[in-house]
Amino acid sequence: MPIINQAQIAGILNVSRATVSKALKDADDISDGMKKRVRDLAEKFNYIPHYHASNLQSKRTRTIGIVVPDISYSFFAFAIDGIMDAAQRSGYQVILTVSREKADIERKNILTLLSMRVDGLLVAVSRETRNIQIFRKVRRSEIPLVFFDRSIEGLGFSAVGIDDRDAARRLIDFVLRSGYRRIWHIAGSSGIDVGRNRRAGYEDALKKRGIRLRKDWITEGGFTRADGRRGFRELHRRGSLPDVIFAANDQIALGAYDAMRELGIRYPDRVGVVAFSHHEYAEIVSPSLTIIHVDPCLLGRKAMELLLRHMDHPGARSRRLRIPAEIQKGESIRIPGIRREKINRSS
Amino acid sequence: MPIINQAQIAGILNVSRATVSKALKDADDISDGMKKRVRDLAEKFNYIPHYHASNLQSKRTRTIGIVVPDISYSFFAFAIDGIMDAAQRSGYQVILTVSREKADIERKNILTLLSMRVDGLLVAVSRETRNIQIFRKVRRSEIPLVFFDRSIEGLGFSAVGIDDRDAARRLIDFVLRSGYRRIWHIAGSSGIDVGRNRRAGYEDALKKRGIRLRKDWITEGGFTRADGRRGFRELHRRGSLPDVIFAANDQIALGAYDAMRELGIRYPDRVGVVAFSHHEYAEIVSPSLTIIHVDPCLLGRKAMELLLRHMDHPGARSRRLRIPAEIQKGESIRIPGIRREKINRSS
DNA sequence: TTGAAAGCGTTACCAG
DNA sequence: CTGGTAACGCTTTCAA
Repeated sequence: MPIINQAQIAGILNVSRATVSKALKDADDISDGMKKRVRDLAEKFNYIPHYHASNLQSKRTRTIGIVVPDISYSFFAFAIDGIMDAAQRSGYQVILTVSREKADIERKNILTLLSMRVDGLLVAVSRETRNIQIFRKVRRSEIPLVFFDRSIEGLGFSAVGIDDRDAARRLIDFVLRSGYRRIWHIAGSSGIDVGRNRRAGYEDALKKRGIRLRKDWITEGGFTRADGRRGFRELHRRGSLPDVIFAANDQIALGAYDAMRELGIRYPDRVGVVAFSHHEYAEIVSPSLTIIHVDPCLLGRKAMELLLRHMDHPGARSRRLRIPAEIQKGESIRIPGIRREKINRSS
Repeated sequence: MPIINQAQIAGILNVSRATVSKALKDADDISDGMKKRVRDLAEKFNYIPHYHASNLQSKRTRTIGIVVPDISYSFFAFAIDGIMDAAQRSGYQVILTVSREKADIERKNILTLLSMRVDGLLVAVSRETRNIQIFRKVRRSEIPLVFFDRSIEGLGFSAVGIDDRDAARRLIDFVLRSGYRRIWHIAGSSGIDVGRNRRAGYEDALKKRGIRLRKDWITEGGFTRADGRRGFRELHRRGSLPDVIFAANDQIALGAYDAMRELGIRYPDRVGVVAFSHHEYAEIVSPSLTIIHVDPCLLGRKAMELLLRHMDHPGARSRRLRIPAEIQKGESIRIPGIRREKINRSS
């Protein structure tokens, strides 16, 4: 038999549905005897409360919705892990949706989540997203939304992201302090904020040290391993080798290594590589790699914590959240990258 | 203002709630004029239908629940990706829960999902799970459940898993056919089915070729990189080097490489390594590694497809699902591993 | 073409 | 202590 409901229990015991409801939730105006009879029967007939029926009254669903471009990007897998962690601790269930980088799927996902009346929304927007109508709709619905990693400015929603520019600046500054001057940058696309910011950080650092920016030290492309290989070969055609390569991410770094192997260039002895990464394998592949480690898990946790604040989650204020108390809706948090201190150039 | 409901729209237009409901879903017994009036107002006031209120009637939620031990195991991240893919195509939303390998969290998660009246459940059980009461409860609730990757036998639920034993047998058979005879096995724990099955496959292959099983060629431990290192060192203490090492997974293989580096043993020239893996990085780290590639994404897709069948999802039968038609509840699917054909021992 | 009423499973309020 | 009734947001059936 399918799942029994309170009315059926009430029928068997010849009491009212109200009594059963109260007995099941241990109200103090129900006799112990009645409570026991109700509970025994509930147990016996495998009663399972109906989550959404209750929520119909309370106007809260204790669920939050997530929209990510793709879960097989390990970055988002880790971020979701962090979100789940914080959500579980606060008693929220998570509804996960994936946009596959398509703006229209993203739109539909958000709409579904709104219609499910999630208590809050955590969104990393797709690369394709241009139309922001759906976000206006969210705004009007008054369901809190926090962007994580990939955000849209100017809509009045908070965002939690990595401070790429600052991290890149610090990384390059470190390289300069270590005595290296010729630093190539294999950038990602500057059409994407991550690429733009990391490049800006690189330029900040050089400027600060009074080193002239050389366009022929920088190449743009995509963020894949193949792009890294292409990038290195292109820079290499232009002239002599650098001291260090700054790769915009770990995939690009791998590609640079590929190119160096092909060209017979010894690394890290001859050329050092530094890169952004969130994944341990970058260091496994090349123990010689210096990385800015960004922690997607932390990012997810922070995003969820900020969302809890926006949802007026009881306890979100009382707990010792490490989110500055003054963060209001529409303001954002930037998480710093963590530099691993080493450059293994033997020369 | 919060989200408006149908009653409010009805109030404004001075019509009944029924009319609004029907107009919104384009019923054919409503005049075009009325439909337009209702829709315009709905649009204007940002009406968003209430998912759960509708579902209250239909007895279907168009949601499925997932329970995984951990999402930061990339294996499960990929599997979830496969599930999401199939779910999205069939119009299901996904509620994701994580047990962190704890039996009691797993129990609570399943209970929550039941109470949410998910239409189906996809579960990879935690390592800790002993008590199967909760699964009896699922059984009684008549909500379909399919185990994926990690399953519990004898409960009458279907399971979708990797055919580890067969894959290991084929891998080792391939190694033997390639002319290598001394094959060490750094096994995981035989307390875990994955470990047991891979070891059994190894033994199957040796037996089939009439090669005597030597206990001192096998060592058990855990599944981590450290375990791999320990395992190699232990086997190494016992005698001369093997031709090839069979590692139960890629982490163990990495550990074996660590040990060899430390001991000054040249690989892959001197010792080849073969391993199970689902992750590309294994081959990145060691282009010399021969792996049995298991595809978690495919596993997830298959699991979802089988669940759809069990849920009598309209279309689950008509579509060309590649699940054998005769799979019934309680029966299982084993997905074969894919062998990458190469062993790069230069000797 | 529209509406009244009952129902989905539960809770809240007030009476008895 | 228990029960009747309305309400949550929506759909469906049947009458008008």
